[in-house]
Amino acid sequence: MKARAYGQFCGLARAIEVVGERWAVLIVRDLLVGPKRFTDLHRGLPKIPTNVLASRLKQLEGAGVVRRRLLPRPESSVIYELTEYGMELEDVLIRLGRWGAKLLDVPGPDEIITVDSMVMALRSTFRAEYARGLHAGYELHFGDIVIHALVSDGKLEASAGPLPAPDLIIEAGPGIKDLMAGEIDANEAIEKGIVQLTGDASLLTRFAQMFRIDPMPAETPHS
Amino acid sequence: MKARAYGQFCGLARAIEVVGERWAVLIVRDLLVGPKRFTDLHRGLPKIPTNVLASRLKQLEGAGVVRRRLLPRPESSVIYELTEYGMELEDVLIRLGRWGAKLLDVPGPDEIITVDSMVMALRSTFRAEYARGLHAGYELHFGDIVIHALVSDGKLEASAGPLPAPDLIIEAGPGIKDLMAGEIDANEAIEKGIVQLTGDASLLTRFAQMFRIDPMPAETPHS
DNA sequence: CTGGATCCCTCACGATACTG
DNA sequence: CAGTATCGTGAGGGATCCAG
Repeated sequence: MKARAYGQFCGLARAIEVVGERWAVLIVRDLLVGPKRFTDLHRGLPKIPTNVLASRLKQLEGAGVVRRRLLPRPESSVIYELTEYGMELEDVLIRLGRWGAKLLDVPGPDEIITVDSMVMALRSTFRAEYARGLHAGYELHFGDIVIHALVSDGKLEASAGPLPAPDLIIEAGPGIKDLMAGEIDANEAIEKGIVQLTGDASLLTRFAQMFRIDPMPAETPHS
Repeated sequence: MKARAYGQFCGLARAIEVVGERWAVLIVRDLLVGPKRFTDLHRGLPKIPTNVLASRLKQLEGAGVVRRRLLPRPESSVIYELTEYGMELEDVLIRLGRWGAKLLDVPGPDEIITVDSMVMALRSTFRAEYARGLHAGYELHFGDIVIHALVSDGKLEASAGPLPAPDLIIEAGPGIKDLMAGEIDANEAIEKGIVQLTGDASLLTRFAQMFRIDPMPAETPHS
């Protein structure tokens, strides 16, 4: 606790003392999608050693970011969930995820895609200003991962699992980022087989406008 | 590079691979205030070993966050500055700093206060909605640290150094956080000697409204 | 003096195995 | 299922040294 401190009286320094250690923000990311048990967290973060996961959860609990709760009988299980203070990180992590998404290209062979990361990707890339007046339910499939996005007039509810009556089901391949980055348009994405649609296909163009990854800013050459 | 990867195809994971390592965001914090030489950075972050600083700067440069530039003659020195992409982190770090500031209490004996951290603290705590219609220049002194805040109708320019003709000079002691957190009001702060003013003292109340640290949310007890 | 590079030590992280 | 125990490795910490 002491040795790891940055030694600066600064809100930002304090923040990264709490959530700046390895894996911490990814744990918060997954808990932002919903409360989870230890094993669920480990499934979503398979590369984290269990002792590190246990250690992080204790630290986050001590900092008031995460709460450990025993489920009532007959579950009698332990779940981890964000405190109200922890949930205040959502806005920050959404913006950080949007910033980092510009660095993404194609999923590497050793890079996994998880339900929680995709839900947060939707929340990160969402642009409310392009969702005005629209009420639509999208169901997204990436391999066997299924999530959904419920858009209602500038508001987004993105979460895990399918939707009762989606207006459009998008089965997306690895190239989906090109569509969201505006490098190809909806028709091209359909033609190239990057997406397969079920439902109102005209909603795909709107989807690509609402969930958008901005390009990297051009590097200004220095004189 | 490989071993440190999180193995997740996720914008947030990518972001913390770039700026999530120890000291990285504090380096970005200081560069957000202005370009700096290696030694200047080290002065602001005295607890960082020089090899780690050099290593971080290389990583950040490689990721397109920082640019290394040689100053023309006769300076002939090296400066580090943020790229445009790096500057896009300002919004994220300001919000993260605001989140972390709720955890602050009193500066510990081994915690230093730096020019750059204070400038970012001003930017973090600024609430534009309380600055409408106001045009004022504040000069802040914490010990021998001098920074300023120029408020003009909802816009803030906060930077290092004094101001030519400040409307109010605030010499602040360690308890200044209590004023910004609303735990005491302007009159109390003056009476208790937490601040000493030179200039239009009535601007202090407005200051405490504009630069505000919200309280920690109350912990909801779980049943 | 700036701008690092090098060395050594320590501890957090990572891998694996094991337990209530 | 929900972790703890053990142990190796490599990144971080701290001091010192060196080139321009």
